[in-house]
Formats: sequence, C-alpha cells, structure tokens
Amino acid sequence: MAKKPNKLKARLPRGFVDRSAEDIRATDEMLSQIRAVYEQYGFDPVETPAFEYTDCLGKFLPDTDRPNAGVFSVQDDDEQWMSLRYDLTAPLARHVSENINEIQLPYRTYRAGWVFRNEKPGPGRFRQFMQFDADTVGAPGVQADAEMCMMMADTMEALGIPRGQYVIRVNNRKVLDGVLESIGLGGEENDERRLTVLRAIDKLDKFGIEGVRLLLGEGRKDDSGDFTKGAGLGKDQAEFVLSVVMNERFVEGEEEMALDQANRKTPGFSEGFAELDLIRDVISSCGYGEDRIKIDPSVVRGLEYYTGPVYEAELLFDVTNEKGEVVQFGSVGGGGRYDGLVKRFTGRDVPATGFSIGVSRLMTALKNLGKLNTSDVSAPVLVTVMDGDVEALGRYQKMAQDLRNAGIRAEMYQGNWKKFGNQLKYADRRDCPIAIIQGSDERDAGEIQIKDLIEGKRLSEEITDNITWRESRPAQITVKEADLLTAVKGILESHAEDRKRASEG
RNA sequence: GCAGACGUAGCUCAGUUGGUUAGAGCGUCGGAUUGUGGCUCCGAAGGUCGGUGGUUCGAAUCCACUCGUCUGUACCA
Repeated sequence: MAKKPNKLKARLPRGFVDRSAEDIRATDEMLSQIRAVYEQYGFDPVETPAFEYTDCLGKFLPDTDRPNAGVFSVQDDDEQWMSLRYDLTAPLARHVSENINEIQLPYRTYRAGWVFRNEKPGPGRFRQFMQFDADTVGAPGVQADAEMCMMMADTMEALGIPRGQYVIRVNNRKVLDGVLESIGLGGEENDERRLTVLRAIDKLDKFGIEGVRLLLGEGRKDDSGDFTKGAGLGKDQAEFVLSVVMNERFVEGEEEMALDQANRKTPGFSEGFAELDLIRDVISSCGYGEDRIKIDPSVVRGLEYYTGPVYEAELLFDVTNEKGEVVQFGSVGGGGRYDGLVKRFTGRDVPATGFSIGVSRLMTALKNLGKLNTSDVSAPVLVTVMDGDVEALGRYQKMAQDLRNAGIRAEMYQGNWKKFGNQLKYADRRDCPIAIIQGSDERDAGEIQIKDLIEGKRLSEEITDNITWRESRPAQITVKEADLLTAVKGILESHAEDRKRASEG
C-alpha cells in the first residue's frame, strides 16, 4: 500500500439529522395520538408538497444578493424560483385558493409534514423539522379560534401531558395593535418601531420585566456584552405598554382593567377585548378553566400574517438537556387567525384560523417527562443457521415464516452462518428475545432448541468461567418440532409479563 | 449576522517551556472457543493532531486566515 486514496468524508449537512428506529416509532406514535384528536373534532387530512413556487410562500423573493436567506430556493429549468416550504400554513392557503370552488367552506383540515428553514441551527433547532397543523378556513367568528385552543389543550393531554403541566395562552393582535396606536406608533411610517416593540414584549419570559423595559427604551446589554438597540420609547409610552402586557386583571376582561388610561383606548383595542371576551365565554362554558387556557396579554406570536386572536402552547415543567441542565424551552406550538392569507390569491375574503404543533420539539420535551412511548416493538426471534445446504436453509426460512404467520416477529440469520458464536452475538446485540437452534442432532430427533436469551443473560451473571457457561446452555429448552410455536409464544408472553411487572414496580 | 470558548483514534480524553516513532480507556475486528451470547486472556486495525498558509533547525503545541462545534445575542415569515 503506497499512498492512501483520499476517502470521501461522509457527513450530514449541518442542521439536519438522521432519525433512529426509536425516534421514528416514537414519532409515529405521537402523530397517531394527535391525529386521533383532530379527527375527533371533525378535521380531514390534506397534504401539499415540500416545494412551492417562491412567490406563493410569502414575501421572500430570492434576490441576487441572498437568494436563500431564510428559505432553501432553487431555480426551475423554466427559471421560476421554487422554495422548500418553511411552514404548512402558506401552502395550505395556496391549496385552498387553487381549489376554492371545489372546497366546501368552512374547511376543517389537518396535516403533518416536514418544513425547512435556512437558518442557524442549534441544539433542538434543526433546518428540517416536522409540524402538525390544523386549520379552519372560511370561519370568520372567533368561536373558531376558541375551538382551536380547546383542541390544542385536548391534544396536550392526549399526548400524556398532565393538566397543570401545560397552558394555552391566548391574546389578540388587535389589542396589541391598539396599544401601539394609542402611544402614537400607528401608521406605516412606524412599522419598524412597532416590530421592535412586539419583539421586546415577546421576550418577557426570557428577560423578565426589567429586560423588556430596557428593550422598550434605549436597549439592553446581554451577558456576552453585546448591545441590543431598543425601541426608543419614552418612559410614559413604555410604562403604558408594560401596564397592559403585565396587567393581571386583563384576564378578567376589559371592564376590569381599571386603567386610568381609558382615554387611550382605540377601536381596535376594544374590538380585541370583545373577541377575547367571547373566547373566554366559549371555553369556560365548555369547562376549560384557566389552568388549561388562559388569556395572557404578553403573547405576541410571530409578526407577519396574524390578524386577530393568537395562541401558544407552553409547557410548565422543566426540560433538561443531555447534561441535565434546565433549558429555556419556549412554546411547543401555536397559531392564530390569518384573515388575509387566502385573499392574496383569490381577492375574496376567506378568513381562517389554525395552529401548528412543533412535533420534534414536543418530542424532546415528552422524552423529558418520561411520557414518550418508548416502543414496545420487541426485536425479532432469531432462527439460527447450523447447516448451509439448500434443504436446511429452506427449513430455517420456513421456521421463520411459520413464526411470522403466527404473528411473531422473526428473522433467519443472514450473515456468515459458519461461525455459530457470531449468530448468538448478533442476536444478543440486536436484543433478540429468543434464538431458535436446530442442528443435525436435533433434526434427527425431530426436535428444536429454544434459547431464552433474556433469561440466559440474567443467569450469566452467576457464571464466571466460560466452559461452564457454554456447556450448561443456560435457559435453553428442547421441544418437539410441532411444539415450536406454542413454546415460543409462551416465552414471549412471560417476557411481556416481566416487563409489565418491572414498569409497574 | 455579532461576540466568546473549543476542535488530538469510532467515542471520552491525556500529551510538560516548541524536541525523536502522538498515547490511554472504552468500542471495533481476529484468536484462545469448527455446535452456544456474558466474563477473562492474547493480538490487530484504526490519526493528513479540523483545513490552508506562516514563524522555526524542529509545530499537536506559536501566529494569521478558514471550516466546524458549543454558549450568549440578533433574526425566525
């Protein structure tokens, strides 16, 4: 060997992950639990593709400077720009608009799918992740928003999150807009400052009230010494914003606000309150208390297309990372009313509301809570191979087939059968519960050996020398060929009982 | 995007003020053991010291740039 050829380095693009069997099974389980709730509420599935024409997705048209800022975009051979979707809402609006004449409104629909964001990835933040959305399109009344909140709450509980460990927080963009208008930040010329104020409010749970006060004013210096410029509000303006956002009595309704700034109310302000009152009435008459759905004036929720009520699902238990440190987890889902989205395509008023659950994030949290259904899929029974002639191979495969037909997960060893020890080692590492063994001796006697690998592992702790270990053949029984299925079933059942007892004890 | 910390074997990490052939544990593979997992013992493979360039007689070590990871922050439709 002279020079080594330059090997191609196998590497995953940053921000993307491979999913393990365990993750996939856990995700499937979660999806089916979520789906069951949505179906129960009378929603139907619809799916759209991962790619859309860029202009259908939103305002981010690729330009020559940064064609992929925020989104992954490619140019089709007819030179049209296409992008990978970054959420499921914009594609739904496109779908509804394109099929508006066939779709019966109000349209209640759900879908799960991968979305892509070309942003800086971080722990628990990927450039491809899964969302599970539900939307009601063509429903103008905020009772539809109330229903969304209730469905979100139900979904949290269906996933095994106990009541009190989550909360759906609800606000209304009209209230926030009213506040901004009343402190003189109305009109297009103040777009930029309005955004800054909203972003500051959004940071309430992260930096606390003092942090937000700084951000509303001159700005804030973070731990690394980096300075974030604030919104530059005057003291009076900032305190008014904070008084609304922090007001405990806000949850009791407009009449209870008792703000001496009543003269600062704007039409939007009042309308927003009225809508929240209605939502409050609907959910409380359905028996949803504040421990599940709570009006909270500090919810901001995105900045672009929401026009009315906005809501957010937050977890109330501590989530820890691999190092055991408690991390700021943020919301696991949210949504709101987007009355303008379909209109962009159709010109018709098609009000809509919906929410999105961040499946991947929620799964991380559930893992923490120990509520993640670690799959009870058990590894297959292994039929080992002692003889390699054609006839014997057929017999082994037939055994596997018989086990499968009896509803038992099974496989025949497909590696190099000549090293028998390796077959058991394989079974051990694969966590096979049982190995089936039939060499010529057993064959001649019309018998089969069944080795209980789990029981055997337990016994191995007491055996120290290899000779005894090998010759005693722990946890291994011999049965007649005809009794194979019942014997295997019996062992698997006792394993299942042991597992059950262990998880209960 | 901005600021800081860190990049040595598949993994976790040693590596002295710059000094010969860069080490350990774990894991992997082979053997002891052609038909029995674990334990034990023996052996082997595995490294462009993240990359490029520079300083030097000499660089894993010092410098510059670059890539990647982590933390904070910004953005997140």
